[in-house]
Amino acid sequence: MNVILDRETLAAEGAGHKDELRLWLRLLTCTTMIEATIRRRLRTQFGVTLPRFDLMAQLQRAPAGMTLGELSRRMMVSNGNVTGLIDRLVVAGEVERTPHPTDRRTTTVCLTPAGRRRFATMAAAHGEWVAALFQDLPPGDMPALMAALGRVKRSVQAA
Amino acid sequence: MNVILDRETLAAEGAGHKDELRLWLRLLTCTTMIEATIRRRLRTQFGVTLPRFDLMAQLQRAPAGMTLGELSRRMMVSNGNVTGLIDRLVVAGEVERTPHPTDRRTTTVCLTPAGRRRFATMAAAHGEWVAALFQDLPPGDMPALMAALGRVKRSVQAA
DNA sequence: GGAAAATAGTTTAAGCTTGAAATAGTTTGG
DNA sequence: CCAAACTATTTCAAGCTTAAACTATTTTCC
Repeated sequence: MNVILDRETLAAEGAGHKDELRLWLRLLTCTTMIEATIRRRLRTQFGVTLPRFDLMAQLQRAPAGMTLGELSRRMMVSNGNVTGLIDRLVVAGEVERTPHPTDRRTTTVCLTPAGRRRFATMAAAHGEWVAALFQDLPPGDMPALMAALGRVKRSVQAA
Repeated sequence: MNVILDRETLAAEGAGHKDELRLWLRLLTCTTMIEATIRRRLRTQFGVTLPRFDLMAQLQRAPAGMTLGELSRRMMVSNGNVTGLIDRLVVAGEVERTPHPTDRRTTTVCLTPAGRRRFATMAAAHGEWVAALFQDLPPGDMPALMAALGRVKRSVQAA
């Protein structure tokens, strides 16, 4: 049974890329698990969704604000997605839109003072959670992983 | 300016977890980039969404079929999500529901012959794509990455 | 100057996703 | 036996996400 299944799988997947597929699936599993944990805690402890937190994190690093297009590029999501997220965050009082002084196509968004305060609280907890998730990782693994993932990133970008 | 920002960021994030956060963000970036590529190609070349492909991949490895609950656990998504995906895949003729012989709460789903054929074609291409995305990764990196990500996985599960 | 190309953002329809509540069926312990 | 606890799935409302089409504005370049 297993032999037959393995043969089928092998044939279906092209027979030569098992290691790459396994690596990709493991990468995906790690990310999914961490993401689920953070999403759940952001919701239960702060009543905020992960996309909103991610967007606020981008804005927090840009005190002068950022255009929607720049947000979309940095968050690697579509334009329309950012429009909707900002709409909801404006309603929630976390961010505000400012028209660009010279380019009338452009809007800049930045955190409101309340949004900035709220984000600071969440970010502190978030940092603790992430550190805790990695706490059983041998210390030597971190730099090696960073470097190897850097090479993965470049390989993907090249392809 | 940068000095001030760095101090703020440090304070906001709890000052001690920079490396863990960076590792997490890099992991997320790699996953997002690969996922976006695969999603786009599945759509343009096969007219299928990534969640549907993922679900079919699970079923392909279970020739006797699988319950919705098992699908939900393996795919790490909610029950309701699986219900909806299966509904759409049934309409598309890719999978079929079978009532469980003894337990009337349970439904088993499996690929139709057409779904199985279609998945085989897509899986072959998918394997090539993934291998190509990793092709610039030094060969020695793969086993080390697999192992390190395995330790990440265990660390996250422990937390 | 002005047409064409490029850029910024919004809108739309379809599908995905979640968490919680609801429905239905099975198992368990008294 | 049978009520309580548990399990499997569905439904629902809200929000997220995408790709594509659209509007408005700015830039390019002839």
